[in-house]
Amino acid sequence: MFSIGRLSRATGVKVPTIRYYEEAGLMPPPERSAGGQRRYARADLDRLHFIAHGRGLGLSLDAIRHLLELSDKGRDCTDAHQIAAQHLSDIRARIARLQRLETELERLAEACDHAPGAPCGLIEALGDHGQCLGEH
Amino acid sequence: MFSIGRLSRATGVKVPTIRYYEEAGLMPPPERSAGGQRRYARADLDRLHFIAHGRGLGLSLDAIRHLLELSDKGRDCTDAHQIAAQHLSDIRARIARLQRLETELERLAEACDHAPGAPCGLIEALGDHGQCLGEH
DNA sequence: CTTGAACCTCTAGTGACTAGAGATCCTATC
DNA sequence: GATAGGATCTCTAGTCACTAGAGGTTCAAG
Repeated sequence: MFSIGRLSRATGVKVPTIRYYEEAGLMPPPERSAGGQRRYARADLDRLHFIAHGRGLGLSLDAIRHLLELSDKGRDCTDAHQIAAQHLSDIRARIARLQRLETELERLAEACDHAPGAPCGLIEALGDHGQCLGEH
Repeated sequence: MFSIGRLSRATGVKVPTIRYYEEAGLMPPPERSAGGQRRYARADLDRLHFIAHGRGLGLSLDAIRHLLELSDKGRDCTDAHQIAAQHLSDIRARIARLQRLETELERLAEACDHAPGAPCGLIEALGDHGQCLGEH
């Protein structure tokens, strides 16, 4: 039986965040001490590790909730793989978009020659999307 | 003089978003018609283009606000370049992180052999961060 | 038994919008 | 001039995943 603080230290998840996960239905309401404080069991630790790991991978709480359900009632893991595949393609799309932005920003920054008194090429370019090569 | 709807169509920024930008201090309060509707001038169109472009590049409203101030009172563009440089390094860090997540997720998905009845390797791996190679 | 760290609940704030209710305005047509 | 209906107005509340703070209670060590 851990207190919420011990659980927090064991998982690296902050105390208010654990309470938030409970309210959000990801963590089950734990037992309470005589005075009303939360008391967690081993299974809660594992569950919170699972959540923390998923969050670390960038999964939404919704996706994690879904995965937890699948985990709870075992069996078919097609859905789990679909969630992972969906997330993977999200990640790839985000990488591609960020790389386009990177290129564009580099170009904008170079458009300015820093001449004293002259208008800033970077700011000018921001005002005129027509100068851009790609979309964003 | 455009209505908010025309401004919206001209820039691709949705009507409620324009009002939000006004409230957030990015767009100045425009003139009003006799009946109290917003009426925009050419300068507003340019300003909104600037904002939309910055947002498209992933800049925060705060960064854009700052750039607008610099643009308003011209002169030195060191600050503008610093904002851009900061954003660029943010973008690069995010790309690097997403690439680590991509690798890790691919690995997790492959850890499962989909054997019917067997526990899902993907879900197991999510429960045990110790199996991971990198950090996330 | 006392101290003080840890815990409790509740509310509100973050960023950048989005959605909806209910009322008013503007413009084109008759 | 009347009317229809699309556009606009303000205001509130919701999104996501937390974070911060107030004000009060409980627990564990000494």
